[in-house]
Amino acid sequence: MREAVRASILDAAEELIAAKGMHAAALAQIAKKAGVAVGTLYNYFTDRDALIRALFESRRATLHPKILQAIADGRDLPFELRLRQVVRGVLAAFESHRRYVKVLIETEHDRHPPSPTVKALHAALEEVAQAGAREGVIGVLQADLLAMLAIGAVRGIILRRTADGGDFVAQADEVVSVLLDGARR
Amino acid sequence: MREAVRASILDAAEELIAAKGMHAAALAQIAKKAGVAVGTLYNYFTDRDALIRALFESRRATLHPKILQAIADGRDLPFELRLRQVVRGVLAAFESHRRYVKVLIETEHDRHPPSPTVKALHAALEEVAQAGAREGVIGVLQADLLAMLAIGAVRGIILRRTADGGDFVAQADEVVSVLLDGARR
Amino acid sequence: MREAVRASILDAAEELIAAKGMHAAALAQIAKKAGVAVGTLYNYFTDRDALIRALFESRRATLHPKILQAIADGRDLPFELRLRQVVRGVLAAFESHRRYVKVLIETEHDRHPPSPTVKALHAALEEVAQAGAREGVIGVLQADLLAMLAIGAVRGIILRRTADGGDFVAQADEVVSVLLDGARR
Amino acid sequence: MREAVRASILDAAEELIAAKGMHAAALAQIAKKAGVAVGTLYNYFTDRDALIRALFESRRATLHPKILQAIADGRDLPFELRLRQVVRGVLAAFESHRRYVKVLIETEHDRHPPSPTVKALHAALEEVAQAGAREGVIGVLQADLLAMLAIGAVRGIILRRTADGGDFVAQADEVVSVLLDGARR
DNA sequence: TATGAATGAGTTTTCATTCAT
DNA sequence: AATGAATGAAAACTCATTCAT
Repeated sequence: MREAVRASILDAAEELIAAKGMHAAALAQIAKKAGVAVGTLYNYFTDRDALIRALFESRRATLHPKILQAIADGRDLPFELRLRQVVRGVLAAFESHRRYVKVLIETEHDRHPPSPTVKALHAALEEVAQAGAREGVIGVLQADLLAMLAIGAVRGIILRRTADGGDFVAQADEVVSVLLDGARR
Repeated sequence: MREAVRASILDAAEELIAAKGMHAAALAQIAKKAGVAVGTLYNYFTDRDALIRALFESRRATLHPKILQAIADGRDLPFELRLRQVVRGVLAAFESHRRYVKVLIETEHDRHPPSPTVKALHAALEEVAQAGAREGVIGVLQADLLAMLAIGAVRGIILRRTADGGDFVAQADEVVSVLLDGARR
Repeated sequence: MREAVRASILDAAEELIAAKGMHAAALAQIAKKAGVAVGTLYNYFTDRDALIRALFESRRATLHPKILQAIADGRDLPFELRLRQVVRGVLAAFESHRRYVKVLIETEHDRHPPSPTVKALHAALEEVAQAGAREGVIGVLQADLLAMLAIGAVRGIILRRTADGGDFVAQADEVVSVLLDGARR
Repeated sequence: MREAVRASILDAAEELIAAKGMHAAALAQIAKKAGVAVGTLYNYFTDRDALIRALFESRRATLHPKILQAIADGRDLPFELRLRQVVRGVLAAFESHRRYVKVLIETEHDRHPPSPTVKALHAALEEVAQAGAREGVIGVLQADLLAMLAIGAVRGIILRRTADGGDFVAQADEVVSVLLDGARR
């Protein structure tokens, strides 16, 4: 019961932040959308900041394992398959948390430190790229670039698809192909 | 004289927004940093919103032409050189407006419509990619992907370098090389 | 309870406006006199303007029916009695809202359109005068003049008595007598 | 020269107050309409209050003598003619200062003490009425009422004609006739 | 003397937080 | 625990007044 109320508060906060941005989500609105009184928010969270932190923590708690799983799923695959698996898996994980993804993007700049999920993604792609270098598939110097480009690609897909409502995963494979072999014919 | 005050107000606003985000830039702080009284702000801008809009307009007025110039500079080059020129030139232009770039990123989500500068960049990279397809250097299907990846790369470089203080342009060429020929050895 | 607070806010506003005029009634003073915090005003009224409008609406809601009743009370009387009844009844109604009457006078010029109460009074006196003409008691040409003079008289009595604290109704009958039969001996 | 500037400042103030009321006439607007800089206002008047007072003083300086003259013009006439002369003359005097009349009405409530012009009018009508009583034309008890009604009538005519743009003097005689002999046929 | 930009005190408005019920 | 009215500090905004040029 208590958990249900707590969840509905976080949902309300998430929806408002996704729609109008961080500072437009006033506690009164959150309470209204959650169907509780303002005072009730303070029975669940010590203050506004704690509520926001709890929102991120809550989402992280479900999204982060999926990201880690997507990363882990590729663990023993050879480089190329692994890269494809990670990119696709990560996008699929984000797909299942579209609203939170919007919030993450909205608030990326005022988060200190950056979301651990984003950091995990960076770490994973860097690790995969290193593995590619170790396997000799890509050059050592390219590894870092590849990681950065892959992250940029994931971010670009998310931004575009969040805006137009399209599917995150659709172009995952084509993108990886270009990253590995270039756009050149 | 009047222009100098106006500029110092916009500088102060830019600095505060870049440092702490949009809503943390109170007029009192802006005035203080600009070395004027709060009321003075209203001699220059009708209200807070107008001040912010003037800030963007002012920066756009210097950055936008540079971006357009960077794009135009490649106009008659063959595809690959043109792509390199655009990516490098655009990053160089952003380099000369690092603080504004931070502000743009801070506020990207609550700008409707998106900054014309960003739109021009999108348009230019799409155009370049189309040209590549027309020249037969890249496949038609790759053109759209290439544009998206290039934008993602530019954005990734800016984010990373804004965070670590590094140079925007440094990796421009390597990045384009990977986009064209792939990371694969 | 809620109504009591709302009423005390409106009372405070009325008192301050009556005493010092519209623009001298700052929200801080209204709040202080009402015994609430400034922010509380905004729990009852969306902004200053809404508060002022609510004040007028609230007073109108009690005064207006009394005025209408005073007018209706004369409905079936012959002209002279009816005129006496309307003038006396209307003055008695205003008497019971002296403070609001002061506010009405204070703000008469910036109300668009004029208070419906004042308009009702005009309409009623014009109607009564027309009836007098129809009954043949007064000339057709005098009807309009009589209405204007009666309104002027009511206004004059209110102004004088608001200033000197005297009774509104006291001279009602004498005034009507003069209007009907003239001051001439 | 200096007088011309001073006059144009007062004209501007008068026009703004007549149009939008006392507190809507900001010094910046007055200066603009007068075609001078804000600071210049302070070369002519010590502060806002002094400017407003000067406006009234200036108008009084031209209107007041006319009123007094209109009153004096009847001095030696018998009561009825004198009353007619005073009412007509006073209205004619106000007619020549319509804009100021509007200002007087607008600001009547926050003037302490009431305008000397209004007081002179009161005094004159009371004097005339007393004379009527002395001459035996009206009853002693009616004298005070007649004065009040005459003032109310003048005020009523001004209000109506200021609103509809009509002539102040037109109905003067008919009004006096009703006051003297009643509306009754 | 004229100018109009600068000033800052005073007002309105917002909203996270508290607290009596 | 839940409620939602009350609070007041902080922010935006206005405008009479000052003052350097």
